[in-house]
Amino acid sequence: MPELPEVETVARTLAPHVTGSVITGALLMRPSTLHPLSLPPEKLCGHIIGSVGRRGKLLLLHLEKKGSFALPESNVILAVHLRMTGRLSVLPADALPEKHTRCIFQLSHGGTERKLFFDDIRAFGQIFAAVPENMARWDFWRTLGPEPLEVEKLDFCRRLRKRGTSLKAALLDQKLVAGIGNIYADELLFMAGISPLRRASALDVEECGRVWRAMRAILRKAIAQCGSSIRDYRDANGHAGAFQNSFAVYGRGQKACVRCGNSLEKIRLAGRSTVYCPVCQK
DNA sequence: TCCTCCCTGTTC
DNA sequence: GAACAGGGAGGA
Repeated sequence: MPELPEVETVARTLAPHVTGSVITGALLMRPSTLHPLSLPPEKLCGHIIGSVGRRGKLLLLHLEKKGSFALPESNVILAVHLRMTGRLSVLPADALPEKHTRCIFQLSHGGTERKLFFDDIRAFGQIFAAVPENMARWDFWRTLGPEPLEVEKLDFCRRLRKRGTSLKAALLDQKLVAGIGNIYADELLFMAGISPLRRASALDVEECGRVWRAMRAILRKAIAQCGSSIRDYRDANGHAGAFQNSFAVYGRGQKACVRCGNSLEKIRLAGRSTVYCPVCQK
């Protein structure tokens, strides 16, 4: 379940291992891992990994190919969606694929050969590569909302109040803002003191502001703690995050509210398990 | 706008 | 051997 803080942590921990490396080979173990509109992985050979970034829950490798006498320069964006159980790691050149390995890139840097592994138990993860001007062919990319840590309060409030859905469903929709998943939606709504069941369009300006502030506070705190590790999530060095120790509501159904002591409610909302405090969140 | 499905491992 | 975890696509 990597969400924004986890993907940010993966990007930061992966960058020092791969930046400056040349992709010298690519092996796709499971065809469905590659988006049908993506460039095939072998087309990425010869590209240098210039930088590692993130957009919403997408990990981005910015690839560059220097122009030669006959060929122009070409940049490519390689986007990886880890979904629930995707994991990236850089391993020695002799590492072999395992049961859940979906894609392997061979890397070369200053005479050192290594491999970038994309493993994914549940096989929901996806890879999409394209030149920047073709990224918009990918609907998910084109419709992605603004970054939650960059969106202005007024813009966020305007977008949120257009939604006729529950607040929880609105926050999970990547078109509203990009990067929030089930964990951080529940946590930020608890901090904001607003019920996940409320119609987004029924929030007043002050309440929208509380959601906006809580969203920023929770995401920043989670990034500072390198994300949350419930089961599978690890950063690019195999390390777990620590924010799971700070959960106020996620995974705490029927337990006592940390603020008022009453029992937390666990319901199903927007197709997801949802935990909230009926007393503190109105 | 909401529900089901995809996928696999873990837990009950 | 069923329930559950869940992001996003696609259909009702």
